[in-house]
Amino acid sequence: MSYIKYADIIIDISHENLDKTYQYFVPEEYIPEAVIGSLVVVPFGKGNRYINGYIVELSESPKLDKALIKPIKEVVVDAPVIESRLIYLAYWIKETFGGTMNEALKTVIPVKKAVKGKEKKSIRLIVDGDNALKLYYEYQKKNNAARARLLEALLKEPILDYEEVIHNLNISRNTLLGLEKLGITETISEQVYRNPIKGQIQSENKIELNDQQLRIVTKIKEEYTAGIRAPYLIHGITGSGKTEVYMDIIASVIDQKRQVILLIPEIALTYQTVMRFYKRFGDRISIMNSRMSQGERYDQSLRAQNGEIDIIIGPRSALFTPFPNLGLIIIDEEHENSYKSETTPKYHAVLTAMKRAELEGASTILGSATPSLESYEKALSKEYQLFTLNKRANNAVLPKVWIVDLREELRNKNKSIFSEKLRELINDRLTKKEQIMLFLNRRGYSGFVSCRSCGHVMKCPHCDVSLTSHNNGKMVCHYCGHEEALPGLCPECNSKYIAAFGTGTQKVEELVSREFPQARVLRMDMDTTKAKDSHEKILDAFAKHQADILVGTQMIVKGHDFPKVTLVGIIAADLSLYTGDFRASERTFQLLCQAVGRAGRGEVFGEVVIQTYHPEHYSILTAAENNYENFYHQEMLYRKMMQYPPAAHILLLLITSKEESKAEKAAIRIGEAVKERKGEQTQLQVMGPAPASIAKANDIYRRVIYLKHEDYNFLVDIKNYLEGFFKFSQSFAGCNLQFDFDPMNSY
DNA sequence: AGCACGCCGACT
DNA sequence: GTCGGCGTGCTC
Repeated sequence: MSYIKYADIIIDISHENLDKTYQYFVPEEYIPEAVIGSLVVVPFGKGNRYINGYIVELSESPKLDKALIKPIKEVVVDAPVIESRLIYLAYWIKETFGGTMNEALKTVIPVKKAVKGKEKKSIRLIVDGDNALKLYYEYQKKNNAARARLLEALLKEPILDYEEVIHNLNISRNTLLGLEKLGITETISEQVYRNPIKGQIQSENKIELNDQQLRIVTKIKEEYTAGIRAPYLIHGITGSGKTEVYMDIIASVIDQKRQVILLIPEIALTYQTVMRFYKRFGDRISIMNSRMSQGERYDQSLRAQNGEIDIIIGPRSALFTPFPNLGLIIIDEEHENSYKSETTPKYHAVLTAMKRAELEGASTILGSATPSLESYEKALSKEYQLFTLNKRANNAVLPKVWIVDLREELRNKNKSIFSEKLRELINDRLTKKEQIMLFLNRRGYSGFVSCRSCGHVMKCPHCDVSLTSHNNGKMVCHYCGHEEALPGLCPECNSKYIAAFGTGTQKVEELVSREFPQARVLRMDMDTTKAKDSHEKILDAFAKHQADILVGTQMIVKGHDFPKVTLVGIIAADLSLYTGDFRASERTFQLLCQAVGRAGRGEVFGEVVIQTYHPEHYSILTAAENNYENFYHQEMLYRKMMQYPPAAHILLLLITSKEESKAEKAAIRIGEAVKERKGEQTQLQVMGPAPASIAKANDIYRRVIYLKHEDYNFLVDIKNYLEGFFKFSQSFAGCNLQFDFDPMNSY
């Protein structure tokens, strides 16, 4: 047995130049206390001044010349534990999902370096104008060029931006320090906390819970107060009032002086939801969103750490809010894709939340109308406690669902995108002055551009995906943004029959206007919501009944209440069904359930029309009758048969390089390495290497290898082995290797 | 961030 | 020569 002798340490100084680890020697007496996450004091720099750091990795051998390595001075035992817990969490993320410790730390503590530098600091003149002018002449005479330069600028503008001073005026930090010591200038760093909505009056608006809600609230509160910390899954159909359940439990947890993290998918962060929470919890709550600057996010962390807030609501990254006494993590709509990070480390917020809760003695509540198969499987095997809400809160009834076979429509010579049934119902609602939502799982004017004569498809020269045509006569790549004009003639066969195919929201909007000229139509998709607040404006206009029909993509079916909507039309349910990844059925089911849930939220009975070429598909049938259980069992059969998660686990290896040959060679070598490591483990399935389905993105070539095994830990072992192998072999120069466990995106 | 080093012009 | 101002680069 050999002993840990060295520790990699990150230095607790907020500066990007120090954004890396330093290796120190661990004296023998400290070995027991020196664990990952420990706060240590180390000598640093020429003067060996003592500064704080955190242990991030332990090793048995030195990484550089032993003579350069200094010993740790002290391991602080009674340190505040928030940061060290998060650092341990970063370590766990790195181990479980791949990537380097640095990458993991940046996701967990993303704020350190950005806080100083950017908009935060500014330089201010603190002597009066006359004196400044005198000093300016004096420095000019003494040839103190930098000082004179700065004073000249300050005479014009007494407060300057720090970054501007350093870069544009070319003033070194030394110069600033000198002037500060002389009492001529000062640097001020704004510590203004921003709160998106301030000064709201706290008005308690408690809503009466129904018996189902009450049962859940009582049970979880009871367990919580008794000191039981556990994971729960609430399976509640759309409109069953999960938010009220959350609020009641949150109130109880903060009464017990513990803090709460509520994760929501970015898209569901609506003004209405936020206001409900503000009204109930006042300024003890803070909202985080992805449009916030690093500085603003840092403010939030500080406030959390200082005990100024009890609740944070935000997307995935809010999971790492440094609360000193975390009591509860809630993940709403836990099945959402956005809980899986798309960048390394590709961590899943649900699993990571479970780990954080375990480390800090907190409970976890997952909520969804359509739980992920992963979570539901764990609930059935009693790993999570399962609760069900199957009554709509205000006794609204589930809508009537019509499934329309589009093949039948075609046989009846109906070539329009509206089936007879849908047309009939739209007309009916328009005369009744009720509202309609039309849902399409595609954006843009229409789909790909292809030649009807030779079948040639226009593709992006950088990304190997088909270009999407837009109304302005241009084609755009949705991966890299490449644009080119629609060709008049096919570049392959010179035929003039080259045109856009497929249907997009814009096209649907056009067709609606043509067929129902009396209707006022609004469209909501990626293109119409690019501008700030446009998202809210469109929804607001629709809520005020300034339009009769709302046409849109996924985003219209997520979490908005429109009581006057009594008809939802799904133009082509199949669009998400054959996308070529193993979660396609699940995603289709989720989308359809959400769309169905939009109809009839008010007092009037609602109807839904699902148009499809595959009316017999179980995703569509089970969604139509809102039968999650049934869907789950059928889908699980498929996953078990194919050994897809959660029946087994997948590790995706993505190998990228600017040179195609390098990517290919590296992929082959990695494939061989996997097989070597696999040895006698016949259970491990290796698929590939193969070009990724997006074989080239932004001029970088992509190869993939899929590994399948029942035991997650076995895949982690392969990952660790490959990480080492990849780092030490010269033949991978110019290549990159990424890992994704149980992927949710397609590659 | 802090510190030292090396370069430069100015002054005793 | 020496001193102070200034820019740069390094810290296990």
